[in-house]
Amino acid sequence: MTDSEKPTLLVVDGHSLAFRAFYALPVDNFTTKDGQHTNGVYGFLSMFVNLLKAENPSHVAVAFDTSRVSFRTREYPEYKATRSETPPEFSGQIPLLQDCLRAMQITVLTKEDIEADDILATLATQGEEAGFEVLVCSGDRDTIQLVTDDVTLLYPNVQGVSQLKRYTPETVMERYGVPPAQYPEIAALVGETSDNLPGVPKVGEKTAVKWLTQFGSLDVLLERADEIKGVVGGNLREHIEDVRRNRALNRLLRDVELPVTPQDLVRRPIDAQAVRDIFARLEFRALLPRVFEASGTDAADSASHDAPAVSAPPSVEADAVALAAWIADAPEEIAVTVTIENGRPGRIGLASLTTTVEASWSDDVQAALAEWLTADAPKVMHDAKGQVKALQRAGVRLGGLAFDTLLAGWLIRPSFPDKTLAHLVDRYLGEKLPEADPTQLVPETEGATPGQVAWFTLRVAAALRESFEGRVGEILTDIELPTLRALADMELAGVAVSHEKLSGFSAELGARAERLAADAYLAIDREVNLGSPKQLQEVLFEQLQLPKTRKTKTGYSTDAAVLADLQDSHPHPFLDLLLQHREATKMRQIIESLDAAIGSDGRIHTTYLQTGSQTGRLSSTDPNLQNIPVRTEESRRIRSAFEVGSGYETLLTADYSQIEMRIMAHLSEDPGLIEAFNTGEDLHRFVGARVFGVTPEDVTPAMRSKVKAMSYGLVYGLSAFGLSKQLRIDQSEAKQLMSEYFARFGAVRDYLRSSVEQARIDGYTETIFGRRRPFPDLASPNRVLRENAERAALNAPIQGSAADIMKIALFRIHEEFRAQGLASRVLLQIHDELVVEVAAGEWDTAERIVRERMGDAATLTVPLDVQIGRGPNWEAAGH
DNA sequence: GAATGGACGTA
DNA sequence: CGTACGTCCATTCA
Repeated sequence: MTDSEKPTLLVVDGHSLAFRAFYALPVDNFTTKDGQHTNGVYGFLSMFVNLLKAENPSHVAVAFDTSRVSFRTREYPEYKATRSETPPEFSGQIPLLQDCLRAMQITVLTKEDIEADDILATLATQGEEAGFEVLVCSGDRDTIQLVTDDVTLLYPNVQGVSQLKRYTPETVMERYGVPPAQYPEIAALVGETSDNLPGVPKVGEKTAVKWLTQFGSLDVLLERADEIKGVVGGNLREHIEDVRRNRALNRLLRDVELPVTPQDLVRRPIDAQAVRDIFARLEFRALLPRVFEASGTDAADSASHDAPAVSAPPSVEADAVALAAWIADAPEEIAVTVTIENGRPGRIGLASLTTTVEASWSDDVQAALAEWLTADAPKVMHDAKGQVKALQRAGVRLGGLAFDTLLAGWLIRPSFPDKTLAHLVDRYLGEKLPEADPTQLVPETEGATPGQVAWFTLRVAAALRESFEGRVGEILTDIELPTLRALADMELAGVAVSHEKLSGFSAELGARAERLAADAYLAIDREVNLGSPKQLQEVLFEQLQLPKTRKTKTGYSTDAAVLADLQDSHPHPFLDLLLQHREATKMRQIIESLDAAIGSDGRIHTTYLQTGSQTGRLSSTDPNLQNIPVRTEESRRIRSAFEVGSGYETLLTADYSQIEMRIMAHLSEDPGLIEAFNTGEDLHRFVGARVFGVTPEDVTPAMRSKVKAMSYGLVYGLSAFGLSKQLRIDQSEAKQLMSEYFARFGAVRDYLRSSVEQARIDGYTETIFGRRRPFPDLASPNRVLRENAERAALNAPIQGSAADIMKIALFRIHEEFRAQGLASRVLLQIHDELVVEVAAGEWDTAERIVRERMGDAATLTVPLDVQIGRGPNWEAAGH
């Protein structure tokens, strides 16, 4: 057998190499935007893929220490005792590295009480016996003892881990003058400072080698120690026990019991999706293709790991009659998939657990299915909203929506960005949804047909139901599914927007922006791109020599807050012109994109992403109608372009006032806060009076705005620092304000503290209605990560409960409008506000329904206050 | 052309 | 060193 035919086993000490990478790579360049450090993970993986590529091993394993203690520290407590504490920035990276390796389908080995190098030694020994060519990669010199004709050590150079030196018996001999097996004897004599193992004083490598050559072995040397002359001889005799101990400790275990044999470590194809997921999380980009290349996987290949090939029932093409017959025979619950072509149904697939049918949409098919589709007969779908809309356009109003796998998957894991059915099939069934390769004109692999998609959907739904915990299933049934129906109708309805108003305003703003730009150029004697942060930095910090501001990843910030600060400390006409220019161009952009979004019906149809947030809120895209400007006088002109549509009489806006603070009062049961809401007094005036110890009438605007900022800040986990910055007051004054506040409203602080504590214990937060959000980072050793999680965990139950309440109000209003046969309809939801289009003669009824359903959406210890406005356009109807 | 970061609009 | 989003632009990278 030639060497090239011999299988190659690569075993790596993950801990020691990642640790070297940790110190070799600057942490600044390897931190995710969340604050997770990744330098150790990156450095290790970079070295590791180079190794895979260069050596192309057939079998691989990576071993890790489980902790700082092992059988060695038990036998000799001083062992490694002088090592400084492992930095938490490093230890936090180990689980991430292990996740990466598992995604790459690399076996990760750890064993309680055993060091990684012992695992390496065991595998090397077993591998050698089994006829492997073994490569050991470790940063610990003790592994030199493993080197034989069949075992090569790859040892990192002093700097970092990019260069590995190969140790064979020859190179060890050359470098140390003894065969590899004897290296530990040198080490025992010399000692190892980093392990806190003193050797014989004044004895270095040279002397050790000389003695060993002379006596043949350590044992003989120690027996005949009295033959050594001089001071070193005395030292040796004095430290003979140290040497024996060193030798005992640096002997690696070759018989550790492991759950695998070398043969089990055969390389498997990487789990491409898992690698993509975790690399995305760690923000590794350049590394991705390298990993794919080193593992012989095409990066474009979306193939998941070797999931069992579960074949869906064959797709059965049916006609209208056959479809009707299939439904008549089908079990109670059926999954439905409607493909959408130009907003209308293309094909429809139906599935039970055992059979599927499908057909292209036609009048006949519609006639055959309409009654069943409309009825309450339960249906399971994935991402139903778009399909509901398509059916609606065809004139079929879907009924009986019983489960949506998209919503369910999101409720279980609201943080996960990949919400495709394929991902759910992988995660919950461990199977692979057949997908046509989108990069190929003539795909080699057939995608799943609508009937098969429905079949997978049905099975995923069953698995998701099993995964529901707590009241999450009720959130789906009682809140999300009814909300979906309302959203579909809102999107279909759209909102009328006046192109004339928008275009006039846009031209005005364009001209203004040009003037401001020209003035700005004059102020600095040159023309720059005012939209380029890079060029602005040049102007501000080099040309104008203004003091450097808050650091960003690429330089120094030029955002509005920073510019306002600069204007205070170093007034310059350019600063104000720049701010005004930004505002004018921003407004114009918004107007332009709104204008472009007006459809042929004169209305804008946004899309609500029901799974678009981690808290339970909706988000809105194409265009986003939840961030239409409102704060400045100017920007309100944009809102005036949102008008009541033809056939309708007026717009109605309804918003919850201070809903988050009311939820805070409810959850904290703070008597002061509850009283504030029950007296009907202006909240901030009431709180201000308590905090500053004056009567409500004597609360000045300055006092009111301070407690207002404080109250809102509470909901977000604001610090004294943040409060002082926002209010532009001293930190000491902010601190004082906070302590006065909490002295009067102590239950609020107690609640906030205990809710984060509870989340740390449970691993998730919960809204009043039982919506959950996991927070694994509350246990993170990384302070930035942990504190970010703490603030988010503080906010999630409050923001999430508000979202729940608004959803309940929304779908109930929607349902009641329909039940009462009103033409009036809800158009928009902006978190705590609804915009309703009211038909002639329906104002009183509509207003009552909106007020009542928003008011009684939840029963809290404080009332839910609803403000209602009326007008021909959004601006006029607002307040 | 795709991906990223900065800036900024809303609740 | 304040939560939750989406969009635009300039810039960088492949």
